[in-house]
Amino acid sequence: MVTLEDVARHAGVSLATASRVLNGSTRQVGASLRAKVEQAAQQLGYRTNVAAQTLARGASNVIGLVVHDLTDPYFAALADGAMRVAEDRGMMVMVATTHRDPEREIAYVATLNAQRVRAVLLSGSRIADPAVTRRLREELDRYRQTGGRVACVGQSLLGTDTVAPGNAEGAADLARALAGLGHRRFAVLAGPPWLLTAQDRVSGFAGALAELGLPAPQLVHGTFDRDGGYSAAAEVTDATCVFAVNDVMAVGALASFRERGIRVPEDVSVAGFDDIATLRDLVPALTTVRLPLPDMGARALEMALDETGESAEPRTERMAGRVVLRESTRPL
Amino acid sequence: MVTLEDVARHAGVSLATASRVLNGSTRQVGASLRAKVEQAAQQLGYRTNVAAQTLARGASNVIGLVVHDLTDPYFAALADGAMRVAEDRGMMVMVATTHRDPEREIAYVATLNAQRVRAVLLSGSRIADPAVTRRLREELDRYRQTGGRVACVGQSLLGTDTVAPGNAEGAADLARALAGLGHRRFAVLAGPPWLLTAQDRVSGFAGALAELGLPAPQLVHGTFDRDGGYSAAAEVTDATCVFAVNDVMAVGALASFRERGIRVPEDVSVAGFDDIATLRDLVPALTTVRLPLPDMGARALEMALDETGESAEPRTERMAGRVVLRESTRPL
DNA sequence: CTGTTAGCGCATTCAG
DNA sequence: CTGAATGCGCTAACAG
Repeated sequence: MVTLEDVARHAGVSLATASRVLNGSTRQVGASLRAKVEQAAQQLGYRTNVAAQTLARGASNVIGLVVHDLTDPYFAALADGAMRVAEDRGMMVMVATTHRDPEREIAYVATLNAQRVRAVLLSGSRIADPAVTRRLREELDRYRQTGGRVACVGQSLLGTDTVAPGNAEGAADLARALAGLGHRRFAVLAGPPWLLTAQDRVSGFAGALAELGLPAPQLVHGTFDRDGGYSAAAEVTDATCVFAVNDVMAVGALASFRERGIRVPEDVSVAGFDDIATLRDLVPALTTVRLPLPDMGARALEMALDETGESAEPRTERMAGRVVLRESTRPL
Repeated sequence: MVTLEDVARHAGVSLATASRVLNGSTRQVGASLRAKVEQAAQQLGYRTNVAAQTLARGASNVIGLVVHDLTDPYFAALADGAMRVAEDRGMMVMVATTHRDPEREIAYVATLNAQRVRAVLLSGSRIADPAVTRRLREELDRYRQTGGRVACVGQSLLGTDTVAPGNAEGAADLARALAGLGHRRFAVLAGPPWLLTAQDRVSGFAGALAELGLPAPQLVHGTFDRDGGYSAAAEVTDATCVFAVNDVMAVGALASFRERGIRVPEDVSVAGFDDIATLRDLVPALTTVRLPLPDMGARALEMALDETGESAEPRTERMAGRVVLRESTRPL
């Protein structure tokens, strides 16, 4: 293993000088020595030992990203946005997947703390469990007390900077647009009752219907994934329009209707939420609420890294969704 | 920042004892001291400084994963499989995305080397550029000379353990199945000429047709993504069956045909490759070659981490694909 | 079973 | 501008 010391010796300079030329120091080094060091490093195939550097500097160049599931395009898009920012700043990204297990989320925050990552990004919905939220928050506080920076994408109840998608507002806009198409009887494939993101979308949707004086939608709970949409769709009894609280669930719903010979949108309209890029070529094209997923991931990391937020109040930045009407919904 | 020394002092024991109970040592520690240390660590909110640990141990608990694009479900599935193995072994994963830039791939290997990751996983197709391949290989060799472990998913031309998908064989099987349906005139949406994965699939497909005495397919090159499939499909002139060399391209092709009023499979059959899970609900359901993506990612990491492969010859493990006939292709 | 001690590789004062 | 020396937090002999 080639060390800085090897390089220094090979170049006939001191350790300090080698360090200064090879790793971004503000200090200047004479051109001739600089050249010697660079050449020696090159010849020997020197690679900085980041662990040693981190230890000496007391700060790493790694950021931690906690997501539920990388194969869910929602998180992949968020991660992609965050990673672009990380790359721009020369940082590496450590990714942890919780598979929706809150315990694992807490454990990973502890692990990332141990890794002394520069910042932690928590993405994905919070859940309605005060005990879990409290423990997660404790772990985050511990991390922040020693200089760790945190940002979330989702609900802002962790006392951190957060990027908050306009779930309720977007769902309300969607409800109004759908009502504008003439629909009156709705069903909502509502996801798990304890998932705050799902809750927000359901309540935004239902709230808007209520304001319009329309009957309350039928609520069918289930998992937040494709299969959850598939199963829940089977229980819809009497609706002209079905709102699945995310696109992936809507895909499941479409499959369910198709298998049962129920045509979309002729027999029933279907809408989703998120506007997942991979699903844009679906037939029928999905009416949905577009969220700027990559931007959200990018912005969250920027907030976490942003120096000005040092000791200030946690900031919440709302990212509005925009209704996109497509072929899966039709006027009544 | 709470250090091991703080914990030791607080518990009234030596640094070594604290280290032994808190971090997986084989050495035993008496129950009473153990309890004291654990309590002290708990009270103080101690978190191991992994950088220091890595430096002292000379080995990290992180693995590096290099992919082209996380939002491509192919890589997301591979990453997911690899991350499951990593989690089982208590390792963290550092992810780097190259966005198909070979230079970045090389640079990331260097960076991951600097991080002293335990192993590097290279996923995604190699390209037909000897100069780039050589430089990547040099960088990998440098990493391996100091104990780094490497595995690839794709072509085995880097002298590393590799998981090789049965691209040619799968494509050949597909060609035979399609010919069995009565098709004679084929087109292949072939992706970029320099992408080896694309090449393998094209040649496997064309080879099988030749063996059957059928005319050579029309080859249309383009990018390896959705838009590549979309554009290439427009140039297909005279075929009853179109083979897109991956599912994501097939989605683009379906969109192209749909927009032009060409019905699939009534007017033309379409097949893909990979069997991406997120796309299983497509209409019409896509005929494709199923690759066990998560298993491939998992297996690759296992090979890299596997001790027995220490100094032996690089192993190549083939993962066969299985033809899945669905509705996007029909008998002629 | 427990404590003492010498590095791991690098950044960074502080002198020169 | 350059070099010598100190310490970052932890592990792993080694000694007791």
